[in-house]
Amino acid sequence: MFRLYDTATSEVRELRLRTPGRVGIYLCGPTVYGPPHLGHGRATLVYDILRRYLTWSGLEVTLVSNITDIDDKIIDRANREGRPWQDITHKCESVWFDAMSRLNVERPTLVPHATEYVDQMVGMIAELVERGRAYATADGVYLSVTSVNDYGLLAHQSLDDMLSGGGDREVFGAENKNHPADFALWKFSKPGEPSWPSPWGDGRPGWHSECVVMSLELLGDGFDLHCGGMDLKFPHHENERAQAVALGRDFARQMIHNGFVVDTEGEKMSNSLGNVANLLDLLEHYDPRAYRLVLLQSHYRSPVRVGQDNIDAAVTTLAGLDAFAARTASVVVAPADSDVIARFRELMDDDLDTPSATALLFDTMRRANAALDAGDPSAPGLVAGVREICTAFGLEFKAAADVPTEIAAKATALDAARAAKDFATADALRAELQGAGWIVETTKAGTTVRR
RNA sequence: GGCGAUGUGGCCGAGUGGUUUAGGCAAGGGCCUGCAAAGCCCUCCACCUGGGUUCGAUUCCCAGCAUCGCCUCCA
Repeated sequence: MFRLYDTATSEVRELRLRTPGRVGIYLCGPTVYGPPHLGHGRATLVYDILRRYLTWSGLEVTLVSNITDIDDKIIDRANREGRPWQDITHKCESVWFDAMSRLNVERPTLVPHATEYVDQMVGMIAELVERGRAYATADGVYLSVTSVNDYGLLAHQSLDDMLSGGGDREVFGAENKNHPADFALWKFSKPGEPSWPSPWGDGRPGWHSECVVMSLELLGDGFDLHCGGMDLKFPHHENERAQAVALGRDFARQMIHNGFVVDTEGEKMSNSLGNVANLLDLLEHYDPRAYRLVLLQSHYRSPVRVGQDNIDAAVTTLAGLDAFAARTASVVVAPADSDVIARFRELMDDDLDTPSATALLFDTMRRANAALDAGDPSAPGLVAGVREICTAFGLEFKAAADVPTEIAAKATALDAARAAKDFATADALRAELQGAGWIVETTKAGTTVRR
């Protein structure tokens, strides 16, 4: 029984699938107007791990993740830089998927673009207007939040409480709205801005109607799971849900949210604060697997601090994993230890307890090493257990690099020198290999080198 | 003002009403090794503060302190 925390009810509960054996997941994808930051990386990694685990456990997973390629921020940037907005969206999308592939994040099953669904969005908005749930003003079309009786379900706050205090931010379209919390479904365009025709006037989509239209169309009503970052819980996801509810349709059966990435001072990292911690920098300077490992070692709902220290620690840990992979490359394929697998499932099924599952991974690795040292017959099963867990995690071993013949020859020479007890030559050869960037490991079976 | 999260050993980071420890990194000791590397074993026994419940609380309750987030366009 697979259980996940449900944002709406604030409890961990069973994910009841619409169709047994199949799971449809919608992940709120990026708005393509800038380079991906660490928060984007966390969300995609968390849900990549979720997806891989569900797939590994035998479910047929359909993951839909959108690209929002029309948005005010895209227009702002296009104006600021004096270039076509498509230039920005195309470039950013390619940077995005390039970064994701470096993170070893599998491409979603479907990647719909907002601009491909504008007609459907207009259709949906028309229906909302028809049903009396939305209305046009001088600057756009708005959804009437008071017509959605459980508005605030995800925010865990009533409409009145939301409005009661705080919020010195500007309220969009305040002067024309029936209720201050009503939100834009359609925004009329100013001259020169990208626009699409609509019955109310040329304009562009407002509050993420694309997610509603695309999730319901591609996954169907009452799809299994909707996910995204904590910061999208309200108002983004609240508003998506409100649109579906106002349409009289079933939205996601369950909605989950991953925690923030915080900086060294413990503050949230995001674009709006201006302290963008670029994911591309991280990928450039560190083994991309390190970020995945750091996230695996903390729970997906907890805030995670990404700093030099824990990334460095993860890199060191990965070295151990790679050493294990190299050591066990020739271990015969065997069925994975059933206790390890059972325990792994138990942990992962409990709201994706990757920290405990990661502890299990290291424990299994240690036991496998000990079994190999002792020549114990349990070794192959434990090794297979490690491999299984890593597969479900999307954690890859560094592939053994092809060893050039002259390097292999030096390793052979090193062994010959050792056999002849010519340790000066052996040490010199080892230093030479290490100087060239090779990791040299000498065992009873001989010397192996790898990158 | 409303809602919510977090506070753990040298560092990161889980978890639990008590008995034997999360795990990773770092440090120290040992085994293995010609010496290393890799690996294995051992050590380092923490839980913001003040109350309360309890035979017993880091874990539950209350209060406080601190840090952080959301409350209209940020994953």
